[in-house]
Amino acid sequence: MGGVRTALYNYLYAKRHGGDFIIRIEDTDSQRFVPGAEKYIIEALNWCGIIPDEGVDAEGNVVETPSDRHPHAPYRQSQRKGIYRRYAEELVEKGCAYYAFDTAEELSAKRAEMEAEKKTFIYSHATRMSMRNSLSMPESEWKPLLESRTDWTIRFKMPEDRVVKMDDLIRGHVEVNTDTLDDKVLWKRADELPTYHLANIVDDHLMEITEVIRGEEWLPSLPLHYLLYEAFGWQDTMPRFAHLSLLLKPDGKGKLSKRDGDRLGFPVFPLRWTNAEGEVSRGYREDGYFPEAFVNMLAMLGWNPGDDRELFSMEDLIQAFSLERVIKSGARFNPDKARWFNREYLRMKSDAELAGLFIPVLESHGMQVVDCPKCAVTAGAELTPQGADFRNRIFTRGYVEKVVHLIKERATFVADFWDIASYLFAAPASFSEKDAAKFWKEENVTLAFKAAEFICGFGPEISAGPEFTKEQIEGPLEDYIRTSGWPMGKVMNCLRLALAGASSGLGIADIVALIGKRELAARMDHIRNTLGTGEKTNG
RNA sequence: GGUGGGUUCGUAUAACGGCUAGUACUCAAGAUUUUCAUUCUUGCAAUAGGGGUUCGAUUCCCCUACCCACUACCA
Repeated sequence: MGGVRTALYNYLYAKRHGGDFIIRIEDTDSQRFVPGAEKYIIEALNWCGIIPDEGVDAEGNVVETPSDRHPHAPYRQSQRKGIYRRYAEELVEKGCAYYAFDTAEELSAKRAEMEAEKKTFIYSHATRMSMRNSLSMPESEWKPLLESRTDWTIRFKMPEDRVVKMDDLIRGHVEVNTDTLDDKVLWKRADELPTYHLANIVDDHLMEITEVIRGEEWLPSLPLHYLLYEAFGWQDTMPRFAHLSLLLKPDGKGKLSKRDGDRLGFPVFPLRWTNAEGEVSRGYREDGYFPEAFVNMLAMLGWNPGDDRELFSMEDLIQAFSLERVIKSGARFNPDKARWFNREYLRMKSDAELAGLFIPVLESHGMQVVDCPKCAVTAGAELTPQGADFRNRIFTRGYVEKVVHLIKERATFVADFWDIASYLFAAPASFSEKDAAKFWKEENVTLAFKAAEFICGFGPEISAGPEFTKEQIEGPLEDYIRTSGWPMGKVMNCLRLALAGASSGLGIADIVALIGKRELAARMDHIRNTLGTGEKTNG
């Protein structure tokens, strides 16, 4: 989530200013290579509607760059391997960096030694002359090591007692004294790869990056990056920086982790992810979130438009986005609000689109959905006027759309539809015991059957075309019950129990207009056979 | 430990140094409805603490507390 939000803000900023959004894969740590991670990232961004102008696609191919733009391929740093060494050595020649020959063991021994004295070892001006490097050793001694050994590195020579003055688009002016910084490794002879710091600065320069919008964890490295641009003499084209705050866990302390999702029951990944150990982390896509809702929710986590608007399409976000309105403090993620966003987007969707998403679910429950009444008849259906055949479980797309229209206000996800509306496709398999105990008793049952008879007698014959609409039946039914002096709530709930299996659900008029008289009669028969007529039968 | 960043209702956030600190989510109550849900109305609920500057501080400054990040031949 955090990564997607960072990408989103980058994308919005780029698009807001007519720029290009570039995806570069920073895979300079061969130890931490994760198979499938790159594909996952591109797919996740794609799902969110974040499409790069330059970079690689999910298949790993280079994205076509418009002819009026500069291409900057390749976009994987592992494929750019050859270009970094000379930049690192340029820094050595300029006296801004040096060769270091300390082994990993020597370094950790040094750290342990300092730790024993309750001090922290920092490889810097204070200590570098006591280490093994091209500054502390005579040239005659270290020069041969360059050839004979393959475990040396190039380190940045952090200047002594200098205040680096930096500007951040979100945080404003920041100053840091270089004495608190260390001589970072820039390039490793062992795998001939740069570290993040060198690769990032070189590539940002080469790729003509104008703004760097990244996570807060990079803020402590910013002075190094400033100094690197300065050392290369690139300060005139140095990008502007913006450091985003982190996403925090919904409860307690600390930043959001994938464990929180498992613990509190919400996804922290955009898409489902299976790691090398086979552990599966749920994804927003698989949990039924619309990408628009996910993006909208993420956008509002740490940014606001300055007014009360909350619902934004990607286009709206591009128009409204500005770094000035990005919040400095960490944003605590709220799963309830995420669900609320999805509910809002669900309601905005057309019945046709939602029906399209619901149909596979219906099919998985054994229903057959056909495109038109004619196709239904071809498939052997005896359709009701509304387009349903309950006996053969065949329904027209139009029928599904009518159902969706009525239930979408009651759902948060498409996945909720079946639970809410299964009785509009198949007679209830069972009846809520609690509701039956409450309503299926005494004369209410008798009255419910009379009301059902009234409905069956209302409008034209079953086979004579459209029976009635909700509007046509609702008034007369209510009048009938009321003028008979019957208890409206009890009669209606008896009917609802028969039709929906419980006392919660759509209005009776809605249900009968949808399922039709024949199905109404069938369900009344069925409940009589199952629950009886409500008379007390036990002694 | 050191360095840097941060702190407004439970959460996300709004508020040129100036009205009773606003809005959304959650929660609660009420209204509507044939039930449930929806919808509508109302309510609960915050400037971390202490100093200072000022006629006036959520806003600017300092201190304290707490939170976060960094402190790798990781990004």
